[in-house]
Amino acid sequence: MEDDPNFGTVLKDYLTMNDYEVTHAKNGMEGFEKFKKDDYDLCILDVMMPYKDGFTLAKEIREKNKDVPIIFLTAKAMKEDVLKGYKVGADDYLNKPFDSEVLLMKIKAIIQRKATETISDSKQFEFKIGHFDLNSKLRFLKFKGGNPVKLSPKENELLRLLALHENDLMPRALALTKIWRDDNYFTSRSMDVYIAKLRKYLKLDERVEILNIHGEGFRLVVNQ
Amino acid sequence: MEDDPNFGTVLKDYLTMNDYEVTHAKNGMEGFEKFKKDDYDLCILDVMMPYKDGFTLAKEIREKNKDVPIIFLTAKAMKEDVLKGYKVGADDYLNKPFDSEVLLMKIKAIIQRKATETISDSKQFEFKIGHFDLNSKLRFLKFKGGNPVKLSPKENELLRLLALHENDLMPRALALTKIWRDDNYFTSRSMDVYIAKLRKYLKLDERVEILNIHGEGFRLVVNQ
DNA sequence: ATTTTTGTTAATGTAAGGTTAAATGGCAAT
DNA sequence: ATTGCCATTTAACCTTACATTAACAAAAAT
Repeated sequence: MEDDPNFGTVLKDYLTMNDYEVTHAKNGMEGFEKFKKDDYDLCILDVMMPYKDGFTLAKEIREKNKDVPIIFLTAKAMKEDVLKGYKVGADDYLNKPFDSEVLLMKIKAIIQRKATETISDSKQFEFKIGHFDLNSKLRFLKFKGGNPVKLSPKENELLRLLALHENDLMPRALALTKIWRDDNYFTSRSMDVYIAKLRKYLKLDERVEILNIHGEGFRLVVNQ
Repeated sequence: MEDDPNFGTVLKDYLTMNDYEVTHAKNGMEGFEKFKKDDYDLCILDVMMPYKDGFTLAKEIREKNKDVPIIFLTAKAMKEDVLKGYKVGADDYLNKPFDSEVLLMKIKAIIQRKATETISDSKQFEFKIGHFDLNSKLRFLKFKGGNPVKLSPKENELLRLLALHENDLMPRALALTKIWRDDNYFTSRSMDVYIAKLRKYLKLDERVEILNIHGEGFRLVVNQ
């Protein structure tokens, strides 16, 4: 997507040669249509485009997807343009003419970062809770690097759910449906029993507590 | 939706001129049918309507949707009507004849409030009241960053409603219908008990008080 | 003056949550 | 098959939380 009608084609060929799958749009309008239709790992926009300038397009893309990396391409090395670009959610900036090697490197870095972010779902399974480390995949809870306590499946899932909502409300019904797959009087009592067990484990760090919000659910809070 | 067959058309044109998208119903029946079919940001009802009066319509609308703002329009400035309006869940009241500028302002304010509410969830649940912080989602009240006091569901909802009307009148009937979903002698007494409880909590900040407006409701004021 | 509304405290009944122990039931080792 | 172990559920009992109602005092309206 750019002004010089040849440059885009050249860039596309160059990237394709380097094993990227590229979709080329001739202008901002077309770019947005294509963006809506498919999933892309990266967008490269030219600031100067017919029909719809790069900033506007970037803004629209950001509205649809707040994560996709955006690189701006421009002939102008003007500072206010760079700022404006970052403001609408650009990830990087490149001046035309530019070293094709540099572009390749940047693309690689961005896609790499994206990949590692999504791979390390570790975020979903490893939590710091005050001085505790919870490893939810291996089901253990460690205090200050001391020796880990094994957690039962239910203990583990419940603590994980609480940690996912740290400092916020974890509604009773959410835990019951997610962990017990049924919400009735007995599962509810069972859950209370597990809350008691977790509180016992967590006593080692007096900053950490599980608070009850009557009729609503529980709240894992870490003070200070 | 109104009695004077011309007035509705005039109002519709006026609002349309001011860039609002308006659907006009000739009576209460038609109004309810249209309400069920589409989503509206705001309802303006005339108390006097053929076939189905404004109060009945408001009640039906409230059953379907407890959030949509309702403004009553009436020639009568009678107090019992105003009260009845709040009882069935109105958000505001306007006497005919009225200043069209005032109506526009109110509409703008209501829609604005709605918009910001849906954008930032936190705004719906977090209030500053003098030196207090009310977190209405987690049901606690904190004084000057001290340790939070837990609020019961009723305490919480009542204080939240007062905060939403800060410095303004919160009509008795509004609280009773929104929180107690019933307006009778006993719920009214119950509410008074909760007002007393809230006053006790709020004593910590002498600038904050809940005033009674005899026969009307309460007013949460923050002095200075 | 008297009726209505509001302020406040205490009493009551019910529901929800905290905690411990016993019962259940699956599973693996014997 | 029997045993013992473990995670989980159920039971039991107790405490806390919550909302309502009653009762009486004070304030405001009529």
